[in-house]
Amino acid sequence: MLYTVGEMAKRLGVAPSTLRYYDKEGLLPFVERSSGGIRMFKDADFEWLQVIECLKKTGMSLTNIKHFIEMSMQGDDTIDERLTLIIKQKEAVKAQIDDLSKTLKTLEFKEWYYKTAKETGTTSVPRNMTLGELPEEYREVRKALRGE
Amino acid sequence: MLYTVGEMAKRLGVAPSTLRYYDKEGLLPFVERSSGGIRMFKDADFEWLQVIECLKKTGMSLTNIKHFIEMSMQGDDTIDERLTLIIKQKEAVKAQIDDLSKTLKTLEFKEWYYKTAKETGTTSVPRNMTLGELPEEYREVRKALRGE
DNA sequence: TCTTGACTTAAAGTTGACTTTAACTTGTAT
DNA sequence: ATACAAGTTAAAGTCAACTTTAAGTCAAGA
Repeated sequence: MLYTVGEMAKRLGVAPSTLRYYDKEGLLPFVERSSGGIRMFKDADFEWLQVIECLKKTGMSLTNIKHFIEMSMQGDDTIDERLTLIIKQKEAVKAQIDDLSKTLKTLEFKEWYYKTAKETGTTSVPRNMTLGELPEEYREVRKALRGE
Repeated sequence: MLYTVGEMAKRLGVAPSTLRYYDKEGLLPFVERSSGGIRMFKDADFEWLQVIECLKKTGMSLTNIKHFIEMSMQGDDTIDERLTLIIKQKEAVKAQIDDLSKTLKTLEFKEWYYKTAKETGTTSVPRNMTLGELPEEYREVRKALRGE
């Protein structure tokens, strides 16, 4: 099965211009062309594009993704480097999840804060509560917010 | 306790120019000035800046953060809107965590893939395995990557 | 053959969030 | 009184990752 840039873009849910841009930047060295110069994406290319998508979601730059693709094109000599890179990105994603979990805790505190404000009619009620009056789960969050 | 822009920036771990930029964009209407025009940050302002940081981490744009700050300056009439916004951001962060968890699963598959390639000396071994030969936990991930 | 929609490239434009620069002012320490 | 680090502004510059534009080419259907 072969796809034009528009068809592959639709399958991936991205704009055709994005795929052309990636190609121009050297991220798609595996894509072949028709005799007339039109890009012909194979099914295997879809998998490459999914890997690119995955690495993008880890926060990796296109430049570094390009390096990974280049390594992959090199063949089996680069397996070790690729493994190392994947493990590094895995750790990076774990760190991002931890970070977002902290952000989530802060938002849960703020939700409680505004729910309490709503019930009492004013933010001064939750704002002026002592630490002891706060639900225990929000104490550390408030201390951090206030720099204590 | 009062802080200059440089002192507050250091406390937050950001560049002074960032705080000046936020101020210029209207995100810091609460910051007061000395008679000579120098910004004097209060301890309460540190808390505002932490809230701005938190909202930034949720992926909210500075424009929308500005709206939230403006609502907060409005006073108790906007409690309900602020609560709604916080809940929306909470859901957004949960979705981001779910997304990253999927990305993590894909990276774990890739880690297994390259470890297997390393052991056998070639990526063709993990690549050509049938679904049944794969560890069960990676089957769905590989199907998704290949678009099956 | 002709039309038409989708393809091609190079180059310029966009966006958001800063950072840097230049020219000038403030405030503290000697 | 003077020096000097750190403050001020407006305006321009930077960066990554696209998107848009313009001018032209390809390929499938009537």
